[in-house]
Amino acid sequence: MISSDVIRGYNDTIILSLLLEGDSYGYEISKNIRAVTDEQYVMKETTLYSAFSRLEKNGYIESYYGEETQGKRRTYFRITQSGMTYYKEKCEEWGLTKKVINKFVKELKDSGDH
Amino acid sequence: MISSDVIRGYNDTIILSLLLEGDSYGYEISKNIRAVTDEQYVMKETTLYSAFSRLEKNGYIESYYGEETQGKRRTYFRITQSGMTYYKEKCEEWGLTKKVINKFVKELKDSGDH
DNA sequence: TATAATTACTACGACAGGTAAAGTACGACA
DNA sequence: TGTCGTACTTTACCTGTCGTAGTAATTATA
Repeated sequence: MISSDVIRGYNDTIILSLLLEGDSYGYEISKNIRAVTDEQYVMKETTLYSAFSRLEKNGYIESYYGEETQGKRRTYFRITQSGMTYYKEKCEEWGLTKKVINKFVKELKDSGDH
Repeated sequence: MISSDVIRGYNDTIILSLLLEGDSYGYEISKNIRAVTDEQYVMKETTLYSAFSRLEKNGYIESYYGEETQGKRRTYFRITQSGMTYYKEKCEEWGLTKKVINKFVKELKDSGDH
C-alpha cells in the first residue's frame, strides 16, 4: 500500500487529470482512481473533498449542482483554464521529481516505469 | 523548483541513501544532496535536522559525536540494520508510486527516467 | 417489511512533516 | 573588529491527510 505522504502533493494533480476527461463528482472520481490504479491507490473521502475545496479556492476547478431528479444531489466539478495550466506545470514537475528521487533510490528489477 | 510536498515522505529515504555510503553529519549531507541533484533539490536545514531526530527515534540511524579538535563539534550518524531494511522498503514503494502517478500525468518529451 | 448496503457529501478535530525566523557556537581571514 | 563559512538548536506555525461521525436519499437483500 502506498503511503499518502508520498502521493501528497499529487492528489490535486490526480483529480485534475480525471476532470480533463470530463466533468465529474466526488464519488465517481474516487471510483475512477481505484479503477485506474487497480485498487493500488485509494483516496480517502475526506482527502478528496478537502482537495476539491482547495482546488476551487485556487480557481483550478468550478462547481455546479447536477440535476438529478432522484438520489442525493451531486456537486459536479469542471476544470478551468487556470487548472489546466497548473496541471501542465505539475506534469513537468513530476518529470523533475522522478529524476531527483531516482538518484537516491536503488531500483531493483523492474522500476515500474513507462 | 520542486515543492516539498512532493518529496515529503522521501526525505528520510534520501538521507538514508547517503548514509549507506558512509557515516556523515548534517552539513555534509545537506551539501551532498545539493551536489547529487545539481542544486535541483535543496533540503532545508530544519527539515534535515528534524528528519535526523525522527530517524533516530525510529531506530533507523544512530548518532555519535565526532572528535573534532577545532570548529563546532559535529554529530555523526550511522545507518542501522533496521534503517537499511526500511530503505529497501521505500525503494520498492517508490517503484509502485511511480507507476501510480504516471497513470495520471501526461509525460511531455523526455520523462526524465532511467 | 425491516434493515443493510450503496451513493453522495459535510463537519470536526488531531497529527505529522516541513519551514521561517532566530539564535548559539566556533574558526579563519582580512 | 567584522564578516563569512561551518554546524546545529529551539520555537512556533502552516498545510494536507485522515479518523470519526453524522446526514440524507436510493437500492438490494433477507
